[in-house]
Amino acid sequence: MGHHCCSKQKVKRGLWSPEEDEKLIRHITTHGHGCWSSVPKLAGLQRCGKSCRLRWINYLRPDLKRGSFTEQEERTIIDVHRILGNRWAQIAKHLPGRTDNEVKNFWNSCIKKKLIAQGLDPNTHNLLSSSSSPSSCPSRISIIAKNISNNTSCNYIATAKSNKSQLRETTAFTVDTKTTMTTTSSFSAVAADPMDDMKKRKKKTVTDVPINIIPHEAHTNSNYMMTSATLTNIDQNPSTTGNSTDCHNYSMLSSALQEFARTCSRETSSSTPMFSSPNYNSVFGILNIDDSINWGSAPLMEQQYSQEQQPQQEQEQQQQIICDDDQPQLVYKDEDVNHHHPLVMNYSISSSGDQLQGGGNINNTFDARSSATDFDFHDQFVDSELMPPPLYNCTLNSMDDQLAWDC
DNA sequence: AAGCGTATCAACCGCCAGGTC
DNA sequence: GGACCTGGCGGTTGATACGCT
Repeated sequence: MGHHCCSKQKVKRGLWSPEEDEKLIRHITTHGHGCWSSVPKLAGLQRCGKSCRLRWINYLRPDLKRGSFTEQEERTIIDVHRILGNRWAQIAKHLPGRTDNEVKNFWNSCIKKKLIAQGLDPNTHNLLSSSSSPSSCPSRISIIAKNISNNTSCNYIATAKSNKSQLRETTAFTVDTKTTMTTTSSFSAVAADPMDDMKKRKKKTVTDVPINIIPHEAHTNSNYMMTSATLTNIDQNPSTTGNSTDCHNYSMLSSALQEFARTCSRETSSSTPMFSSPNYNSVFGILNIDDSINWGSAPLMEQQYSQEQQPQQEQEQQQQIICDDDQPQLVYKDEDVNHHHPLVMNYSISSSGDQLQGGGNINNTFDARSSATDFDFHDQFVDSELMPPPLYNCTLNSMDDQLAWDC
């Protein structure tokens, strides 16, 4: 039985001969493919249009990369799969020269087995033991760091912590705000909770000082929920507003995240260039949402600077902080329009401000299925207005630049 | 060398969404 | 609004290659 598009034709099936390839290449390079259903007739092939399209896309296209997948590509597939699931076409977009079919085959034949051998569930990327009974072992996703690095990309660090196993899985990814492509960094680890570890290692110097992230704008309608927030140190007068307080809080959060980054670096060996770089200051941290009631908290170093004591670099950071109503905001569609999984949320980022020039909306999808089982996106994912501009120009517009924000 | 099991991957199948009439 | 067409996608199949005994 052929496709309905060519069921009336006598079509050849099976492997393509070199002669057929030659005909198809000659036709497309001279005329373009146009309407695929007309290609077989015009190219003199007894194939259906769908078959021609597939052959061209998966095999004959001149920009295809041949050969085995590199380790970097493999890491990318795993990282993006953790976020997107089996969306092979989307994953393939992160691998120039690779097709969705190729990625899918590589996943099924190779990566899947590797993950299983490592004790990881290839569907959820969780430990097999901890994902066996999802209903009794909930976990949460936290966006712990976000950096709108320029007009075109937005970097995130996300962790998912299993309530039962106390393991925290950390990954980093970037959303290209123009193409909506998501790029994961090479950093990926399943390790003991670095927060806990940090406390153990720095027992005498680390104290948990809660930072309230107060939602000061929460607008909902039938389709959207908009959230933004202001950071306030709980030990300070919550009514204190203005840049100095916000900057101070930012400074403390930044310190905490730097320590977190150092801890991650220690935890996950030398294969984590992201946190081993001296420039990780470019990763600005705002969020650590572990408690939906408190809207978030961040462990802080004992070393907290007063405004006057801060090193010059940090003062410079603060001076760049913009507290502007036009800051980009995450806009969550309060609807689950994705049929793949109930935990898949579509969201968009919109802005009329400077950081996303031209305003407008960009759409993307965050897939919580990889690790969260009772994840409530609206409760857990809170954006802050206090996102400073980057100190370093971290662009992530191509895979070659993938590690740009690692360095 | 033959037989068998496994891995790989090109190709197909069926479904879906969007566009057109 | 519904039928039809087309392109795109993910899941699956089956032919071939490969490795082991």
